[in-house]
Amino acid sequence: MHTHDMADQHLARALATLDASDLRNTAPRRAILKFLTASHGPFSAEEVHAGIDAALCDLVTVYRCLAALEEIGLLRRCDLGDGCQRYEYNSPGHHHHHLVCRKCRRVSSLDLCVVEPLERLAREQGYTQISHVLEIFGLCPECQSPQSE
Amino acid sequence: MHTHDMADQHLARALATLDASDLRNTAPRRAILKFLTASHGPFSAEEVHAGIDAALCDLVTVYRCLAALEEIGLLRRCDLGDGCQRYEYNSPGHHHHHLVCRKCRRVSSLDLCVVEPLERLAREQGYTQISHVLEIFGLCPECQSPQSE
DNA sequence: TTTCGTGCAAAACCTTTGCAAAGTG
DNA sequence: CACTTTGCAAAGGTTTTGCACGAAA
Repeated sequence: MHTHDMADQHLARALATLDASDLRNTAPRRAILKFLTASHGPFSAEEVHAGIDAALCDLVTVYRCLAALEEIGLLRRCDLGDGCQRYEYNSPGHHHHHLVCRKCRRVSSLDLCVVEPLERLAREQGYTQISHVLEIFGLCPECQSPQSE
Repeated sequence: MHTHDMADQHLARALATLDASDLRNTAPRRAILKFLTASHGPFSAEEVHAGIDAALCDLVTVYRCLAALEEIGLLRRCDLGDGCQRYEYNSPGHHHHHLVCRKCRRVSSLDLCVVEPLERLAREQGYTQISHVLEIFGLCPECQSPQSE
């Protein structure tokens, strides 16, 4: 199975979800979904804007689209502690989290999700549209060596 | 056991940790720790500033202190998705998480922490100073009723 | 006395908002 | 055609930075 086949599958599913939602199928939204299903890692609005070809739409539109797509569950919001919101494609069944270095901000992935019990609690309390933000922070091995100061 | 006894214990432990750290023991830091060990829930810099008597120090100092105290593990940073950083006292052994309504932003607590396996993974990869941010978001029962629009 | 912390003012930065025009179903 | 979305400009709000002064060890 080729990587871009996976991306195509994700994109198809994302577009179907978009069409099934109350949101309209617009060029900026399609471009954002294409970019985020094809790329790895959480991106800021600015990075998404650059990634889809900045001429396609205004940065403000990216902000609005990201928020809208997050609300219908297609995107996941991340907090990497660097002062901006980041989003990534919310791939169903492939849930992972980020390990972020406190110093160099390098991000690696942890392929293990442990949040289901908490989300179940939330459901039991009557909450809907449940999502979560979970990031792990630490000082990475490289940044612990003295010369990296 | 009285509530304020617990708070006193927490404060004593916090001040001891502060003294054992590279940070200096200053009036703003003491006041912030006193406030956060005595109060519940995550607070923004502005709220902390108001809580410690705004005349004691500048808001900028609160920002700097909160960041410094988080780095030595005394505080925990939270992301409630409302556009500002929040902090709460990082009580050892009493680890909980927040359930935040997407709409009214009301916060309730979930007394269950499931992150240990993830933090262990990070330790195994050589990371130190490990912490995490975990918040659950959802639409609360009140906000689901039509008249709450 | 040397190093760290703070105050003040200003800047930087990300994000949101208002409104008219354009696009979608 | 009704309603949503976008562009542009501007504002809003939080957080950071520079530098001189003051405080801690």
